[in-house]
Amino acid sequence: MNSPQEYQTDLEVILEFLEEHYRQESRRKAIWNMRDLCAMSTDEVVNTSEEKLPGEEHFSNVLEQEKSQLQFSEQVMGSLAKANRSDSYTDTVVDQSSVLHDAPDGRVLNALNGPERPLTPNTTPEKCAESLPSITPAEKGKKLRLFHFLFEMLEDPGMAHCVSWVPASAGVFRFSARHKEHVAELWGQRKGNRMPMTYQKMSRALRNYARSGEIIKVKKKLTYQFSVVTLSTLQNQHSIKKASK
DNA sequence: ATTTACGGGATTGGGG
DNA sequence: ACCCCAATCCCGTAAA
Repeated sequence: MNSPQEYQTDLEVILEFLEEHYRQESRRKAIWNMRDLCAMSTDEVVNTSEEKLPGEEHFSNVLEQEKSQLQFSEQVMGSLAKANRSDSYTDTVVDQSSVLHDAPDGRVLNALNGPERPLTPNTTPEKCAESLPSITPAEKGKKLRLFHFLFEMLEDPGMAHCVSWVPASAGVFRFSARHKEHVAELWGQRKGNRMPMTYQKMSRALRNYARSGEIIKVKKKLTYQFSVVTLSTLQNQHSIKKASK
């Protein structure tokens, strides 16, 4: 399945995606900011006063987020390479040991830092794709799973005020205390549930991922973490999907 | 003391 | 019939 050739092309595809992604991020920022402004006028002040835990990560600063996403992408690249090399990379088998673990002090270890690799500084951004990538849910047949949905949300800058990646921690994401319920609602709608989904129930489903190790809970409030394998798979699907558009 | 998040057992239900 | 995954319910605990 993962012959060296395929692996190579996969990587190339991903590289392309990452470059494209970065470009699109810049482009989307405009839209994003607009939405933020809307939210501020109707809802409440977003991204400024929200959950500013003293000394803790400040939630979604636009620039920082963008930076961290790129950083994060690089890390994923590294882990992807590792995962492929060790051939432990399938979309069903989950290796519990590949889950990133928390350090005793509660900070998340960044196990992906090992293969530090700059993101192809040789490639120049010139062939910019024009369409914004809307991630389509379950691709052909496969049932949409909760973590797919969450990943989708996380990749959507417009949702950054509800869920977002935790800067500088690969695969770690965090719900907004204010808007976590909104994510749940969307999830419920997506599934076509009769009863409205709540964060309480969604997080229960999320906790079930601990068994398989697909997502684990980190000790910080409202934050969870994808396993390396899950993340790689998602990123991979994501990029392939985009590349084929 | 109160509220909010977390954890998880148990059960149900849809879908493969 | 069986399993997987998610939804629900619900109760206890931890933490802020």
